[in-house]
Amino acid sequence: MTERREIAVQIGPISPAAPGALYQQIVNGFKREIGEGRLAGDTPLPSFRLLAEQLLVSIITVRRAYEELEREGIIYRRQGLGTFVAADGRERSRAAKRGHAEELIRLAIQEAKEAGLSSAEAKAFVIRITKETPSEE
Amino acid sequence: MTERREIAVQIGPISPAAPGALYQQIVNGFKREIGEGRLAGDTPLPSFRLLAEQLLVSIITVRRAYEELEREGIIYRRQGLGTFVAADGRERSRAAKRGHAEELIRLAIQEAKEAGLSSAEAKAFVIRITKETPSEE
DNA sequence: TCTGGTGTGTATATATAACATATACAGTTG
DNA sequence: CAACTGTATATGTTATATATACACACCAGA
Repeated sequence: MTERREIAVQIGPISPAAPGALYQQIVNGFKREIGEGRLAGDTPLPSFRLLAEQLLVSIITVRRAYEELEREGIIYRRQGLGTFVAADGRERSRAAKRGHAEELIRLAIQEAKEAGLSSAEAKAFVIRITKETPSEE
Repeated sequence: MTERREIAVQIGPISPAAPGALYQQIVNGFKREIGEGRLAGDTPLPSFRLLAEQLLVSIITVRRAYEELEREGIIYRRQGLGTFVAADGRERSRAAKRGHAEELIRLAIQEAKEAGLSSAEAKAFVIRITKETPSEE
């Protein structure tokens, strides 16, 4: 009865050369796909073996990534059945991304201060760089 | 003849619990001290043993931190003599901090986009959070 | 002057922990 | 029972941190 449609998840590129652990890159990729709305609630994720094969990574690495995503309530796993996007997965992914973005901003302000700028100058620096940043794609 | 004044470098807190490797925390601490102008050019840094004792860290960890700082041209080492702040150490530290801050801002914008925001919305988000951030200390 | 002590940085071999892996096991469904 | 799914255990690899022994620079005292 369960219509198991094949999903072509675009996670990559996953690379040992890229910053962050492999499993973390996978976690981040799924948060992006789910947060941007391309994977709705209860959508089945690729199986461990399929995704491992696609990403040229071991099953354990995929497992670890899924564990992390489940810990954050973004997906859920059912033995013998598969892994699925949680009902509120999108909201949780977006909240995680927003929270991470805020943390990065705080760090950026801190770094600007440690470059010798005053508090006001540091914030002005962040705002200027933000405005100057080209809008990719 | 060489007046070796004792310098009380405030690097800490260095902790295994804090994010980043111990040597990286030390590197960051010196970049901050030098970038904010508290350590001028040719100022002698603490010896490996003294700093290792103060920070409750091994000599090798201090050595690795100093190696990284030398690689970036912020300090220089002289066997048998000691380690010193480079003449243009402040500029290099500040440049490194500014560059890092810019990278963090780019990442923050990217994260905001992946939370489901448009490019313009993501930038507005970053600017809003920046303005709302309290100016600590 | 020269020599040795005490400071500096340097080098090698060794633990520890996070990360990634291969292989075998267990639950679900038709 | 066959073919999927997720699960668990033992193992290898790498970055990080360590202890110990070595080499160079200065300077006080013979």
